[in-house]
Amino acid sequence: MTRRPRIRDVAELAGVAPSTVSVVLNDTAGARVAGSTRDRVRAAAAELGYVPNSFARGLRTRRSGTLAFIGDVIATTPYAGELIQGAQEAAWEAGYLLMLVNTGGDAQLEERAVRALRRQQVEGALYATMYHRAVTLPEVLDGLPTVLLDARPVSGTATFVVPDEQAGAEDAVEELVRLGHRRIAFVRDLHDGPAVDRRQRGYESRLAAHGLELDERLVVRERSDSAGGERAAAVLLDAPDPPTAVFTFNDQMAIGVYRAAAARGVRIPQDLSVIGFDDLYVVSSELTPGLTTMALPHREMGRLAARALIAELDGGEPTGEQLVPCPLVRRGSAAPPHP
Amino acid sequence: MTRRPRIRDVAELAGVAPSTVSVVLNDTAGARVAGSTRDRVRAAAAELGYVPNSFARGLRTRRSGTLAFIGDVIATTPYAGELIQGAQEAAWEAGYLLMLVNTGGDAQLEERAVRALRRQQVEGALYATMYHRAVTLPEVLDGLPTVLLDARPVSGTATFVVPDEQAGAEDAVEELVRLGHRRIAFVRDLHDGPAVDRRQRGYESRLAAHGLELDERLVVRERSDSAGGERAAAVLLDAPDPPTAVFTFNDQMAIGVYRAAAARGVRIPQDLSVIGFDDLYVVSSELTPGLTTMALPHREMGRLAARALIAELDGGEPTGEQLVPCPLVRRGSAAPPHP
DNA sequence: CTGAAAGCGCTTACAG
DNA sequence: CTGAAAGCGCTTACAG
Repeated sequence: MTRRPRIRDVAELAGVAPSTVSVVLNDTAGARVAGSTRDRVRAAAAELGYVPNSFARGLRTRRSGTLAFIGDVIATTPYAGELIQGAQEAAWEAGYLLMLVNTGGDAQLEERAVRALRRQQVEGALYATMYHRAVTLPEVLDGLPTVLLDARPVSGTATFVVPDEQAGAEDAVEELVRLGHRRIAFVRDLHDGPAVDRRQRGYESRLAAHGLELDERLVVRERSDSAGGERAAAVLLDAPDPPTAVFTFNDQMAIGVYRAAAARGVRIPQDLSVIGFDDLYVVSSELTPGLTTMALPHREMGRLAARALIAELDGGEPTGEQLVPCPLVRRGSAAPPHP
Repeated sequence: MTRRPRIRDVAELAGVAPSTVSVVLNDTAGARVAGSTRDRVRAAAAELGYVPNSFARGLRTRRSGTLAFIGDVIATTPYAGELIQGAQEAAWEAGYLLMLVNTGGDAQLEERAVRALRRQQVEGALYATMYHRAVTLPEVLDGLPTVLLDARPVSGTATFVVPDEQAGAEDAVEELVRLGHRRIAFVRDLHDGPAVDRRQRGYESRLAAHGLELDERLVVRERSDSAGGERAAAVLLDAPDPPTAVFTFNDQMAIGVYRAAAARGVRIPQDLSVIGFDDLYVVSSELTPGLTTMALPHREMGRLAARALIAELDGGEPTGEQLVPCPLVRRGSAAPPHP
């Protein structure tokens, strides 16, 4: 393997000094180089297949052109890929490359990883969690511009990008009310958390906005998987005054609602409307009927977070909470109730 | 923001020369430094929170400690995250960091991305596609050690890591035969391809191994989505001599088989056994009954590819095709046929 | 309009 | 056992 050409090789071939090559190839502002010289330099660079060495350049300029993506669990959910892809795309568009690290939620590993990333001179970091929750940034990140992704800081003024859970829930309820529903249930997770709290707030506020009374019996807490959704739906459907529509905390719970409905001969959407949350890959589209749901905009969140980080690197101030809308995806599980 | 400490700062604090600091911190082999000196150096480094600059180091050593992960479509499938995560983990274990780039299958963008990665001095590349297919490596990659991931090279001797499709299919058929099935259908994709070809070969060879005749009517070609699976199953179930078991090309087709069976009052697994392929996130576990399927070992593939690449960087020869086993995940859709 | 020189922060033979 | 010096490949004031 022959050695890669250096700037000096290009300079010699073009018959100029290395500094001139640098100025030409970087289009350095304010530098005056004759057009003919520029052409010769560019031709020489192309001929040699010259690729500048970012290390040498970074050593002088103190810029690496790289950003860190630090995730607690990169895979395990189909969302992670979208988050990463969105961030990568926006980084690329701004001329940055992404360095990826997965900490598995291990604090020790995380510290070593951040150290390694800082050695590599990353200019900033995206700190991502795989579902919306509150986190404390590790100390090693101090002094490195950082934007949180799908996570909110326990304290501090850092920029963080999260789904607009409340507006999403409001839109789901709005859709159901618009279709004519008045008894709308909310099937939610057992535990509190940033996502479920805001979704419930959206559910309640939208009901109130329409002058609909909040019936506590229509809010059921269960485990946020399909079995939990099935149990919750069973309670609701077997009650004396069942709801005509169910809004679920996530799509997996909606799967359970489908099962409970099928077991009782309750048809979706004729007898019961269902709206989920997340737009879980394949699942929501493969249910019969397709599940109407609020999409979690992971790709868009990744893009926004990278852009916000780059804006800070360019001298901008942290912008605090950045809410990303969750679009309604209509598929067929929500329809007008029986007359 | 105060400047990061340099090696000179550590040297001054410890009262030694920078070269001594380097030798101590890198545990340079064959260097003799007094224990007390070592302790002083380490203490000074810790006190200052010294993190060596990889650029300066890389400029001298010509090693960056980074690997490229080049993907055609990073997200869009839940598998991508697993592939990336596996690669990242194995890279990390060997002291490498991963730089990520998504080309969206755009050749021009790919070329620019590879150039950017080479500028960043990546030592090698993982070239990943999001499903098993044959690819031609772009020219810009010439001279950079590269391992293909979930892809096979159209030509050349590069190392590539792919699922053992044929063995997976054989194991699926083996499981069905073991349960007592004799009429086993294969529902496959319309088009040929590395994955489907090998799965069919496995299906046929395993039947033959058990002395079972291949009935062409039991091999149905359809679009590889749930609607296609449903149509294929309809044909099979409505035939005069329907199969007692169906092996599908992927899990989405299996969803369709479930639907066709339900529509006909055919119970799974009592009346019909089904085995899928892929172990698609959530889908396979959320079907009722849970889908027995062959898992695509993406995480493991990512790990293997990164390890193979690192082995080449360490002077090893390319190893050609690396097959990764697809484990059988038993969930409940395969059972003995009616007596 | 172009070139010579210094320096970014390390590592590595080499001297002593 | 430890230090001085050169050099990795760039960029950037500065001279001319």
